[in-house]
Amino acid sequence: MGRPREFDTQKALETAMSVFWDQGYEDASISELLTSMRITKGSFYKAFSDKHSLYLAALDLYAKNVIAPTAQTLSDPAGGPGQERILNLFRHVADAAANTGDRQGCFLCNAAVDRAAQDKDVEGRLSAMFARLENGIAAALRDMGTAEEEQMLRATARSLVALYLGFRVLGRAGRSTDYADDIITQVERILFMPPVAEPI
Amino acid sequence: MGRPREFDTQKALETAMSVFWDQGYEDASISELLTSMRITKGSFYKAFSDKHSLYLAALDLYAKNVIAPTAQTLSDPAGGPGQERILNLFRHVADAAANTGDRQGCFLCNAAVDRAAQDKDVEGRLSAMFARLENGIAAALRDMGTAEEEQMLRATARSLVALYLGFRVLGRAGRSTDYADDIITQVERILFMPPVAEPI
DNA sequence: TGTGTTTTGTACCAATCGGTTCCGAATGAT
DNA sequence: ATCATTCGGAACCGATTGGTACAAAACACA
Repeated sequence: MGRPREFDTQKALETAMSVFWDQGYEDASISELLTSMRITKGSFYKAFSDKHSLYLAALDLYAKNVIAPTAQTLSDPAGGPGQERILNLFRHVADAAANTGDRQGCFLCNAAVDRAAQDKDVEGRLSAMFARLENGIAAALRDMGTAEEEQMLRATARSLVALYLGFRVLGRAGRSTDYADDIITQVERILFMPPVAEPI
Repeated sequence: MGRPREFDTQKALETAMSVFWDQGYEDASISELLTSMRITKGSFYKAFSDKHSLYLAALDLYAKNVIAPTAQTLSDPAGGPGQERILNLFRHVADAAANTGDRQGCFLCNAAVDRAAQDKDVEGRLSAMFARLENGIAAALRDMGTAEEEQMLRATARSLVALYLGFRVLGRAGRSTDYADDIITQVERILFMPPVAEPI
């Protein structure tokens, strides 16, 4: 069956994901990827076809290793009350910001800005990830049992997704430590908000 | 005093801004910029020094032509009640989404993801723009006269900035039409929220 | 009509881009 | 041990990257 591969494909892909995550698609050159992945061109093109395929594979890995577990944690009642599960999502970012500065941001968010508008393959994968996050948050909201109508619950879930993305954008810009407390306060307000006070 | 310039520097810069806005920094090549700006290399390097300087100039132009007026509109009581001014910010994006799809997103947001982490010059300019938006929203909130403490008002303003950025990220990913109604609903809830219901 | 100054367009540059080709090395199956 | 197969690494590819050099062109002023 021929010579066996000398490197760990999965590890190499994880490294590639990290490089794309840091630098974006265009900014991450093949030679830079090769250096980080510790392989040479022959191995690279044999194992990953080309740069674009590698990027899509990195997105799929992110969906599997980051988004899916996050959505799972949000949906799982074992993680505490719905409010806590959602708050933990934001607290997790706040902690990352406090420790590392969160300059890497969120790969989903970075890819959306970087490639989604120019690449349908990317766009499709990102839409799926947004939906998974939204569904996870919606599940957590539902578990709060505040008897909201499904439609309002959906609106809240989607807004929390947007708020989360904005938080990560600010992190990328180096401002998440400044914003962390205020955003978490706001998430608390949203979560513990009374059922709807209609204006005017 | 020598041969006069044959092109409008300001118009050319506006075009360059649009290209950077669409494509990001790395993806916008010099030759693509030259074609759009309708000038040749000689003129380009004479007038704008180099690509990096042009990008910073484009950011400054965005701050002047987009961010400053937006912040002004948010701050100006002539624009109606504070709530309406803030809602109009989001409605404006929703309209753009409905009409064009908003695939361009927001240059401030795109630049944050694209360059802020790797370029201190960019980071500084973006921070200033975030602050201007935040201050504009804070002014509008203050005008609502709901007698919130300044600290809570600041938290709300910052969260609305984050929500706005997330909205634009979703636009870039082609999902703002789906999210628009829900996000605007959420903004209304935030704005008309009773003063703070403390949990537990 | 010079003369000096600036802009413009083109030719050119080294460096890098993503990608292919090809061969020796290394392996598992027979 | 042989053989088919695969891998690893380097040489090489044309295209494109951002940027420079320079001469012709176009103006203001004398």
